[in-house]
Amino acid sequence: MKYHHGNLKEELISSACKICESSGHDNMSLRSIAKEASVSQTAPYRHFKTKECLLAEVSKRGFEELTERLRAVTNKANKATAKDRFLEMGLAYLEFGLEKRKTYDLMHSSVIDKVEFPELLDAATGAFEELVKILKELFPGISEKSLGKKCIKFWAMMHGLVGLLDMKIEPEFDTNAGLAMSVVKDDFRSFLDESLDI
Amino acid sequence: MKYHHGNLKEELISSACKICESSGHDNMSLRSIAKEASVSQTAPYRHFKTKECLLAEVSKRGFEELTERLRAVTNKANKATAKDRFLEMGLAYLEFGLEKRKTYDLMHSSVIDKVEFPELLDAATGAFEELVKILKELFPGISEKSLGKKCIKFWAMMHGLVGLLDMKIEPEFDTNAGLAMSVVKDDFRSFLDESLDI
DNA sequence: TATTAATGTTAACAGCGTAAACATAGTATA
DNA sequence: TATACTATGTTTACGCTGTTAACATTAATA
Repeated sequence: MKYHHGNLKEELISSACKICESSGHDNMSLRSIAKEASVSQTAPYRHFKTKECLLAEVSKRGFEELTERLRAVTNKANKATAKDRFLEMGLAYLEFGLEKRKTYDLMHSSVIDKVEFPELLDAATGAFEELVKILKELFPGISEKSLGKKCIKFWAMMHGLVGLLDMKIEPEFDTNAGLAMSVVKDDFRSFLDESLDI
Repeated sequence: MKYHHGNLKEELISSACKICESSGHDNMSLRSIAKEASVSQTAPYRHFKTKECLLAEVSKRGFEELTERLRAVTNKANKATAKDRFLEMGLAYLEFGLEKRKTYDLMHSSVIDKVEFPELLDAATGAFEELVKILKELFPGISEKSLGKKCIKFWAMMHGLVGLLDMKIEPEFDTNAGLAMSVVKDDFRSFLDESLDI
């Protein structure tokens, strides 16, 4: 049992990621993270100025993973049409959001001040740019302005969907023809497809 | 100075609403709420079982205000076309989200378990139904299924927009023709208008 | 090898949510 | 009206939290 850990910073981050996804960032204490890494309660302070700094790192990892997932879709250029890849990207985003729900929450929560952590905005922008790429391909010759609008719309729709699918807000429809959210869930591909003309 | 307050529950809620909007729900302690209401630190426990219950009430008030704002638009039936009212509703939603940013955060945050507070879902659904109403008007004879999809799309877009406008995620465009977000902000009406065909 | 910097621990602080015990005021019942 | 009861307030206390300060150990440097 050596006194110095050797790779504590990295282990703290991965412990934090683990606890965040299992318990949610609300129920994640610095002490529990330290315990998970088998280290004293104040050891994290040698590597992170505050708890927020550690959380910011967790959030950043989240954005990086999201970017990777989207990039994996973008890079399949020779294997699928642009439209197919676009649909897959939507699916990938939704999957990430629902699969890593609690991390996704942290990524978009207000506990981390985005002004204080500009690297978070960079990481988020990385993911955004994958969408830009594919929409550019899908609408060749599109103006920058139109492209911008399309990006925002899709991104917002995805982001909103993750939240709404989780909240389960359902309008009261007259018939029981099917609840709106389940429609989206069951046939997300055609849902997205129909939205292409935005 | 009388021992019994008389209307403490209501005052606690409004104090909480005030503090929430000024400091954010992250920095809102039960003790600070009690202090704001000039009452002992544990007095809230005579009216709310836990802090979460009080927060749920704040969140509910938020949804109610949002619903009111949207309903105000819906009810202008004789004064504007359905399309105009639709555009106004989008604007009203966005305005609420950005104006009461921190309350909006609480309303969509994970600190309040929506399963434990079904009245929150009811309140949220109330707002949702204003959108349903207006889209039904805008697309007479539309099938329930299509209506459901349209609702989800617009709601998600609005919700996503609030988050993104606040986060200021910006894609890197080739030219400086204008950043996507500012485009949306500056000309939200036409932005929404173009989205009508979703 | 001696000094210093990096990285760990222990102890202590105030603030937090919450529960228990107690105090007071208003209401119902005899 | 006197008495019991209930609702609503306070005080005190507990364990958990983020954070700081003081100290211990190891690694790096001169």
